[in-house]
Amino acid sequence: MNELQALDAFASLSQETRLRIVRLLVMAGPDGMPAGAVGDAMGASSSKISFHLSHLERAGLIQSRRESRSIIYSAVYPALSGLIEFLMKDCCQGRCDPAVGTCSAVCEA
Amino acid sequence: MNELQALDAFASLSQETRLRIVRLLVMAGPDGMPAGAVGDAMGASSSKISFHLSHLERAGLIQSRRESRSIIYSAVYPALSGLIEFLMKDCCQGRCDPAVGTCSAVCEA
DNA sequence: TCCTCATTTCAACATCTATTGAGATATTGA
DNA sequence: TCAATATCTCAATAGATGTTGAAATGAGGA
Repeated sequence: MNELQALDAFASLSQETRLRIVRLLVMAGPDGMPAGAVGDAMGASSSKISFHLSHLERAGLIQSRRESRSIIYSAVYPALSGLIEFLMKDCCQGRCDPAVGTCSAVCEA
Repeated sequence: MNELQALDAFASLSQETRLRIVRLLVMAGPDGMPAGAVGDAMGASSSKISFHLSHLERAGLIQSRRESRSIIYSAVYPALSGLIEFLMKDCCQGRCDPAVGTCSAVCEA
């Protein structure tokens, strides 16, 4: 995960429909669900859903596979968890020692 | 952390200067650093930095305190780590059992 | 009080982003 | 091959966002 990837990922997650799509796919699990079902769940037009699914896939947060007529989308879990890892990298310049309580909650997590 | 807070937070992190500011403050540790020092590190004008610092503070990702003439900004670590928690909530509809390997890496983390 | 330093506010402008509806593409079964 | 289903692409429009420079605020020291 580099800065550009992180920026793309955060931009993707900063849009209401896309954030909901990601949460839906996270809940759906590794099997994912077809684009149409995502659209139904969101109550959005096909072009709108397609736009946002493409956006999320370009950012690497979700992936797709074709299964007969449908295209199945699913969450890319490591990409999601990698975001916080990127944010927290080099936390406190390494001076952080959880045992001594020199740093905040996140360093301890 | 609700949906609106998450959207604000992700929008804040989707901008290059702001993402760098957050990473800088994460590295700086709980003591934080003055707005001017952040500006110097970014090589950006004071109004630009002030705009982005306000944006981040509104989103709850950083906090500020006055210390004599300077305003010291620091990262709000729980807000950052809370983001992924929000994303991963209800992962796999609870069907996920890490012990049996029915889910992906993130559920196991 | 006056001056300086540190930071914020404001308005104008340019740029980026999301939505819409129509049409194109790809897959399957009759 | 034809028709139906599922999804994607495209161009136009409207709205949101970032940058700039100048001016305003607020705190501390002479």
